[in-house]
Amino acid sequence: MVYEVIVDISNSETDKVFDYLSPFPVEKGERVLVPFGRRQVEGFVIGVKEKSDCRYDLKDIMVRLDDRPVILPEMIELAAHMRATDLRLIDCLRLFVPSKLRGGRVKALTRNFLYFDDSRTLEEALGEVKPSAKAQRAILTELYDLRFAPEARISEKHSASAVKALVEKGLLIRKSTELNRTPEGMIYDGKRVELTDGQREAVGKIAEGAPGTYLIHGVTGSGKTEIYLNLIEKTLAEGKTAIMLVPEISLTPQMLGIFRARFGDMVSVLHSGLSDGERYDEWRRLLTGSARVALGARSAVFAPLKGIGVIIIDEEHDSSYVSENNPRYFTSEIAEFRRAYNGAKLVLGSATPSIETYYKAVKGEYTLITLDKRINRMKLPELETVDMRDEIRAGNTGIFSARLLSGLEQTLKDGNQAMLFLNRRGYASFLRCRSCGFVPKCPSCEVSLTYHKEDGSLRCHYCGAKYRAIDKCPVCGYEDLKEGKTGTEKIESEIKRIFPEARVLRMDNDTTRQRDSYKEILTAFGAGEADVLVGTQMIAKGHDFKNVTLVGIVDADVALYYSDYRSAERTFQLITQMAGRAGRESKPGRVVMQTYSPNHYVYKFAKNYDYRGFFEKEINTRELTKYPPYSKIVRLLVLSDNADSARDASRALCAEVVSLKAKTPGIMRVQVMPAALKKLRDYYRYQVVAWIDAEAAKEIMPYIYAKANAANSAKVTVFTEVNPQQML
DNA sequence: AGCACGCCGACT
DNA sequence: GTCGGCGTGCTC
Repeated sequence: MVYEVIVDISNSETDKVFDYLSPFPVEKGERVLVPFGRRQVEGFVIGVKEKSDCRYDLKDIMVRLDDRPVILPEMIELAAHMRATDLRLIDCLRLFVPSKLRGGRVKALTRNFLYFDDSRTLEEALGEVKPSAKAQRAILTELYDLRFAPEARISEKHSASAVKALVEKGLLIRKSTELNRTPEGMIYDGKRVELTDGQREAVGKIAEGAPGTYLIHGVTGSGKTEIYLNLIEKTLAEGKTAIMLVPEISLTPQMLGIFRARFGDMVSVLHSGLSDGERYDEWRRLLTGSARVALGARSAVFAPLKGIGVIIIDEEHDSSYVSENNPRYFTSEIAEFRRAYNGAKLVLGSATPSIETYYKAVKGEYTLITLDKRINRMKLPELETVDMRDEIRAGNTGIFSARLLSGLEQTLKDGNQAMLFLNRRGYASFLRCRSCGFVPKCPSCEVSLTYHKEDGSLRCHYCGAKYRAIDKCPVCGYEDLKEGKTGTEKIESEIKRIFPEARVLRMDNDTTRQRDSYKEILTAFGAGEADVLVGTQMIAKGHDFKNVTLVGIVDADVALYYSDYRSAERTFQLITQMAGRAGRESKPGRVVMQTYSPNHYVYKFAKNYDYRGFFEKEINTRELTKYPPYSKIVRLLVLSDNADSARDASRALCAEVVSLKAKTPGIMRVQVMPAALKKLRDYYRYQVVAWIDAEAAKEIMPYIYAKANAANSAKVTVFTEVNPQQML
């Protein structure tokens, strides 16, 4: 037999099949050690065949590294499928196994157990040891009762030499058993709640429906989680397995607790907080079939499960489902591949589906299920738009409108809680000399530095560089510096200034630097240890605080400033999410939304929770401007440490794509320009953007990738992105 | 990615 | 004279 091996080296030159022989049988999907050139490397067997057409003398596989294949046949096909999108096969395979498994840095935790040999009675066994061997007799008696026990415990309690003697006499059997380092979850009671009519209908429609993709569009609080739990339950009952994906941040202890309570050991949790050992064990429980539900963030879509019946992606629109760095992948595309492979169902859930997803549902490609009632008939909070230009006209130049201030005052007086949302961290977005106009910029990125008053620093929010803050202009010495746009730090200090008695917590990238601190902040706020929570979008994601009666969206326009085609969509999603945080249980809530462009359509629809209306308007715009879903946007980002090289290479690349355009009608438009962020970490950035017909993309993309790869050189690097989340 | 071979500068 | 710089070429 000839084995096709992909070596574990992340390099395009070595990312191809190498044929090997083997003195022992090896299965497809196994991890092996092979001689490679003058050294030895790990690799994955991705195929087995009769003979090789390679003209070399084939070498032998040295050893099998695991006791079973670690990559399922399905995943080998998936890797081949992903490779079509320009990824290296080995980089895909690496996604499928815990990173510490490679290089043998984690192993199963094994412990020896001692078993009493059942072929004899206790009397017979005791008859075979001398009456004087007290330790041995005690061990035999104890193990006869227990049937088996950890060797370490017995050795410690009695004597290691007595254990050894008994094993040698064959009176005890020593077996090595794998233990799990499975993390303990919070214990929740797993009581089943009565489904509402809407929930029951949704479960039925999906459970009895044909294999395919279902979109549950359900308002906040419509009880989507309970639907998921029921679907997974039914799937397990059919003997199939399930994957449940949640956005990174919402993998809260509550969510874990609910799943543990409902499915016990059947659930394997895959998230960033696990130790390497725990991660390996959780993954291995899925591989061996001892767990059949994978719960986790986006990478759990690669869970080593066979016979998948349902894959659920909660908060489908969330941007954490798109992996930022290589290998870049779209979780929904991977899920769709696995769904099709297994003839399973894919369930997408969201209160604000992405435009592209909802479009597919409207077209009938996905089955749409709408839940427009909240489970406890709670009304959605009222959304009030405040025109900040009116505030300025009325002489209020502060951050807060009169409406928001009086709302805060009332909330504090009633002993309730408020959340203030602003998607901009730091104190002020820049400092500018009022005399000469000097603005401190990042030398590596050419963007203005953000002022952080807390630690007196000026920071670049793009490369992370940190400089000492200035108190006077370093150019002209003038001491009056204008502060740029307000950030969360300033909100916090303003609240403290205006309401000195209020207890304020702030949650943003700066206050959640260390692991678990975000959990601490949320727990503290949930426990009522603060009156006001100020934060960036990380406070918008599904946490239920029952005493929050006021939500302030301090500057709703932030996302609109980044003028890419998704900005209106992002704004709508954020507003809806934030609004969902106000008014739970018995307390009605209100939402005050401050904007300088109250006439923008996004606010009109958001105010009435009119997703459908927003969708109709937005999809119209997309059709007119030929943005997704009516096209695929391909961005070729050209980087170089030399500005001229970047510019020249991007122009040359553009010309190449234009020549492709002449040959195929699928390329609708091509542009070359400096990227919105002209320089980042000392690299100059230009981009070639192509609008490609959505239907023709599959066929055209290989040519684009080829052009992009050909443009790579010692001087410039080209990155290809399809439908980028942000065009910075 | 590594690890070799290979052809030119500053040291004992 | 030799130790060592990193260019570039190959790995079943």
